[in-house]
Amino acid sequence: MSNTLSDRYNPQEVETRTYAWWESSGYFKAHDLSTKPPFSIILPPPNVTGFLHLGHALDHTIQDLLIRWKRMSGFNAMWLPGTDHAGIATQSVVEKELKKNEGVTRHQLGRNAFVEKVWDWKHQYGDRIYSQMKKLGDSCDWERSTFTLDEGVSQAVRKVFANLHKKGWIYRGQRLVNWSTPLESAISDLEVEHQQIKGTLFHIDYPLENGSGNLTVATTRPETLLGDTAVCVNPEDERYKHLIGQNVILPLLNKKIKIIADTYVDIQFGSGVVKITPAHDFNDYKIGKTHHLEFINILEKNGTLNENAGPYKGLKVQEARKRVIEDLKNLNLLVKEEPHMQSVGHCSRTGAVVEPFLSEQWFMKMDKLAIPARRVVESGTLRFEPESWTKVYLHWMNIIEDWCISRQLWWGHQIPAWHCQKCAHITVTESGVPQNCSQCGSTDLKQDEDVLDTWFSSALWPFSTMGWPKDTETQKTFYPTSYLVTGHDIIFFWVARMILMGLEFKGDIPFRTVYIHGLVRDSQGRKMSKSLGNSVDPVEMIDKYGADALRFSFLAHLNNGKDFKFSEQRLEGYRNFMNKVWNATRFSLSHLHDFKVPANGTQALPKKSDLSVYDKWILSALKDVEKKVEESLEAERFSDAAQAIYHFVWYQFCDWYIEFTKPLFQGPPSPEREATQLVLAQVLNRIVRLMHPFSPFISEEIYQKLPIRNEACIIDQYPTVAKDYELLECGSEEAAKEVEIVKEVITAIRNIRGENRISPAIQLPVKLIIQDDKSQKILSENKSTLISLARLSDVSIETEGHFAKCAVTPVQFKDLQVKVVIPLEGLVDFNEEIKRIQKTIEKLNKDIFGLNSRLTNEKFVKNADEDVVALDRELLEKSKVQLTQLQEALVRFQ
RNA sequence: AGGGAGUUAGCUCAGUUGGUAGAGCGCCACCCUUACAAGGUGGAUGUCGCAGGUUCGAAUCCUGUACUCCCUACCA
Repeated sequence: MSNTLSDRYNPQEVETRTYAWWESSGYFKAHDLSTKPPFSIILPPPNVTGFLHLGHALDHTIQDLLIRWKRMSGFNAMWLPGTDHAGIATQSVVEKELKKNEGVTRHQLGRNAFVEKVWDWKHQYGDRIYSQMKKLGDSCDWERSTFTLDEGVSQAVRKVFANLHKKGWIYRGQRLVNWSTPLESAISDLEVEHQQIKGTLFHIDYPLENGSGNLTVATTRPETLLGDTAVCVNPEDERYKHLIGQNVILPLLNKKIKIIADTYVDIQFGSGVVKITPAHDFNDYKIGKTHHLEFINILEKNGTLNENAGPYKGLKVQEARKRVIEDLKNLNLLVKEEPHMQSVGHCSRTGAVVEPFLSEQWFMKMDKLAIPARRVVESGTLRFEPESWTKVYLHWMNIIEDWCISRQLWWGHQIPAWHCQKCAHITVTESGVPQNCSQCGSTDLKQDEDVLDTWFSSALWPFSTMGWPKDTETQKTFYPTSYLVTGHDIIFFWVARMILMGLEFKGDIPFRTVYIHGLVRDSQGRKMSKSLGNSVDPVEMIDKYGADALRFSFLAHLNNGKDFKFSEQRLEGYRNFMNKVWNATRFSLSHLHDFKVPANGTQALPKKSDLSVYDKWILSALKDVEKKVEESLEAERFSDAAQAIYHFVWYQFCDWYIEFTKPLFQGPPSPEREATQLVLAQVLNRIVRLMHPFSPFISEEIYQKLPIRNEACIIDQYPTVAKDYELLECGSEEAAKEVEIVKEVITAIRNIRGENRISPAIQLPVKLIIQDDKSQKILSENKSTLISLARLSDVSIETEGHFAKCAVTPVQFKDLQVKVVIPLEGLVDFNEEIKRIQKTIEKLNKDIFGLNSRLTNEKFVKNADEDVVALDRELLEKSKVQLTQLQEALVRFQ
């Protein structure tokens, strides 16, 4: 051990070394069989080939805090990491790369070859995010790492699919779905983002069949008229009532279509006539179903128009729109164009406009599954934190719709359903490839081409990662998990679906508490995005400020699930804090060089009679902060805990305790000095343990340098008042009170010095006017501290005195009262001091006025709590005394 | 349109059963005082969105209102 530490903390070197040591020592491992109580978290799996972004960093910091805290608190803490194959995202990336590098499309390559390419990609980048997580300090049990396409997970997926299919809760159907044309795949409702855009409302004339005129319809998507199979009016609309049941001629295609009536049509909007395109609009789809209309699909999977579009075949939607408008113009059928704000669905992956598209898809029936999923939250068995998300969750569960689970992609879990080429029957199996069609026995079977929505496998994550469907010890020990920590953006995508599936297949909730945090935004509250150029790379921040600073900045500023505004300046502040702790250690170690390390290590207690009042005070303050941290962590108020630590370490331990100990350390060896050494060593030890879940690296680094310690900070006990009662009881509130009055006096002197601009180089003589014996005793015992911390030439204590041309400040703490008097003759311009006193008087006057008006109010005296009134009375008396003293002092300057 | 959250110091936010408004950062002034200038000491700063109401007393409870944000849905 070397005591010559650098005066700047260097996180980079420490972090890499420390993490490697923790990992190789097996400290992150949890055990399936253990006598310790279990605590478990499943990491929300990031995209396997993705980068760690700031949102992950926040999410992981909270989880690692919980895991480290519980691990240190005697739990069998298990944090299970994993990665997601992220179907669409990964497939798109690889597709793009392929095009760029090899100039081929996936279709040219073929399914098997393409999937192999994606696996190559996964193998190349799959570890990147793990190594980034390690930089952050994530203490995951790495041996349990799982990938969503691992064989075990895939088995779980197939089993769940087969099971729900058998129940009839997974079914196949032709439906209108959200179609992403670049992906050539269906996407779920949740993957559609609505954006307000400026569109145009086109008014188009449809000639009546009988030649008696036109019916004008309004539409924002004129090209869809090619798929129209009716026009619709409101049955109550007097303008059109007589036309219901007649036909109009569909322009361009010159087809006869019917005029139907439905109350869905808003008489006020547009022309009051709606064209009905059942195969390309969700509302029209419903009308088409109720009125038994024909469904004409005019699109190919890639978004070009098909043969049903007649002459427009082969055009893209946008081109077709232009051409249709032109042609309508030429026919004099386009009667009006008006600007119109509309909300258009976009694919959240590609940004392309989503086309409603009629296709054969797999769906999961949700209504039955939702019943228990609602109940467990309503009953409080499963809790959301903050609680307000409960409402959001329940609302969604109440209006839940069937989930389109099939995707026309190649990367993912291929649907375990085989279509009989003979009788078209679908055979679903839990495992392996079926030999025969379960209906006709034919061997001519073809597996469904589609893969499952990525969130399907994610929904099983809490148990599929623990070996389900096998019956494992892991599940027995760790399911249900303790916490799920995630952002509010995926409550529906993921959290809700895990709850549904956990209840259905494990018969129990997947986690007890869902801790929801906000999303990370930039300092102005904007979403971080590549296009804005405001995204921040957490790895870069770690390199610059250290992982501990990053973690601390998250933890100290979490606010009830609200979005988190990231600020680099703040990060700098916590980097400084880490440095402060580092330097406090440097100081401590340099004064512990001759410390006699007690045999019983961290259990060592100082001899009470040797303790200074400062030792007792810091132990008392330590007790308070440990209590506060414990309570805050239990209540999931992580920022309160972080701030309590910050405050204690900087403003109590560093600013005062270390300063208090300096005179003693400059003096000769003594029992008192030894006692202080022990206290210093103990307090520092407890500080780093307290800090460890928040800032693990620096804590471990310092811990390893301490004279009193055990094997490793990461597995040492988390400090709690209950566990180390004896040490903390060495502190006393009485001592704390004494130190407080000393601090107040020092502050008062510094205040006088500062306000009067008296150079710190000048040592001041101070008179303390004290009436009561207790205060007198305390201050005379702490004279030398006053002299050194307030830079005094002398302190005299008197019971009363005159103070002509002196600065005067009354000081009090609880029942202790002192008047601080400093002669200023020849030192300063009295005007400054007069101003200072006047300011204090002004404030006192204001206070006294307020107190007086309250206390003379009969109703207040009658109705308010007794102690409130008594407190006010006391305050008023004290304030009055102070006021008189200051007024007297002021007079003496004249 | 429906639902949710918010509005407190220049910024980011605390403020737990109503009892004279707090923190961090930033800002200003003075200091290289032998752990730390990534530091020390001191200082300034608020009609608690607005308007009512309940109360002796409201940032806190009630009603209304303005604005911001998010989610869900969506008129062709």
